[in-house]
Amino acid sequence: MKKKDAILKVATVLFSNRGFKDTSVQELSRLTGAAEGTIFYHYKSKENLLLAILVKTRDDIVAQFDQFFENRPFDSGLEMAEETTSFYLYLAGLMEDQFLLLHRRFLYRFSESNPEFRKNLEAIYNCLVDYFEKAILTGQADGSIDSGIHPRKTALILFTMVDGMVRFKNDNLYDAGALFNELLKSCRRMLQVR
Amino acid sequence: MKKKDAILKVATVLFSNRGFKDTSVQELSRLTGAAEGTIFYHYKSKENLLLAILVKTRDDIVAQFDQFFENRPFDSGLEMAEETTSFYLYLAGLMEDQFLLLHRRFLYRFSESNPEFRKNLEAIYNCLVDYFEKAILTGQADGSIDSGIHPRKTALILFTMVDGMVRFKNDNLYDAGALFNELLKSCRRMLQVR
DNA sequence: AACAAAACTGAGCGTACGCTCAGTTTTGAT
DNA sequence: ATCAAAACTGAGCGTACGCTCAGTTTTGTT
Repeated sequence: MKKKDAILKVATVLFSNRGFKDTSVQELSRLTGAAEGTIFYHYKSKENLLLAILVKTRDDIVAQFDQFFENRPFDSGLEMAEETTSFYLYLAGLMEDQFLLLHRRFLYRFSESNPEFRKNLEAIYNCLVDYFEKAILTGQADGSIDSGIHPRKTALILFTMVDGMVRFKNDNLYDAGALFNELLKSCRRMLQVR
Repeated sequence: MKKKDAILKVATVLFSNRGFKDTSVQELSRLTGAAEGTIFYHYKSKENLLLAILVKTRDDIVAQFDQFFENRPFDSGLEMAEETTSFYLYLAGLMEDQFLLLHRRFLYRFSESNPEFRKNLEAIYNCLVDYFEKAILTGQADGSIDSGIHPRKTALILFTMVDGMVRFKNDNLYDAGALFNELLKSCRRMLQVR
């Protein structure tokens, strides 16, 4: 089970950073020490290897978020929303390659022909947006978040904002770290009761 | 000059939607009616063709924004910020393929080895963020936008938010149209004086 | 030790791609 | 009408890729 894992690990890095087509099985073979035949023995095609990576990514992200929220006390819904934003950025740094992968278009191209791709992508996005929404609903119940905003739609917008920030960091357009405090402030201003 | 333009046009659509590697010169040839040799006669390599597309995209976007702001009267900086957001979304619909292209990672890969790519990408982003910043500065001067926010950083965040929305629309994750009003509202809440 | 299942190998196949080049056709100025 | 420059052509070259398969090695159970 050693080489199988190594292949998945190296492929995650290469697919995320170089792209799917720009990563050859020959290169995976060289970097993992496994023969090309071994790669196709464990994953029956290159596309299937990508799918296996996506499945693991979903498992990892969902597990991390569930663990983060389990038994964690929040002073208010607003604080929960801020911490969700904060944790998302933290996780995007921790699991850089896997988050990078989610921003790569070839995943969405495969989604059009292979429902397994779409299923896993949706599971990830639903998990994330649900936590944002839950924070907003909690905040509206405890009075820390304005009741005039639409919970689901605003959750999507919050997610869009923080996810966009991750993209810009990954594409080296500008540094997300330098914007971190301002981002949390913007998030607070968006939600606060006035 | 007919075929040269046709090649650029078709390549824009294919590179944006299918990807760079996933678009073959043979296919471009078939769809434009130009022989493969003709493509290499006008653009000396596939990479060069992509660069030509990026240059045109920069020209188009910058021209559209400059034209939009020229002689346009705004009641306030806040309104200007909202209209900038709004216009960005409008333009992303109008020039769908070209905006899609800007979200494709191969552009940023080429940027690492070819400074021409980076130069053009930066020109586009600077132009866009500058307009957001200008709106904020105007609003802080006329009292419609809170003076407690950092103009440049908040401009980047606003841009991130609206650009992220465009990405989600392009990747068919969810409909930006349905979130349009809520997005403008969030934008207003972020900036407003309290 | 015997043996079957699982893991692994790498040469080789078919295919598709980017690009060149020697040559042809079209264009536009005189 | 002449002619040179510009536009265009497509067969063909070298290369790289995904994947197969017949065979070998390793692993774990009895």
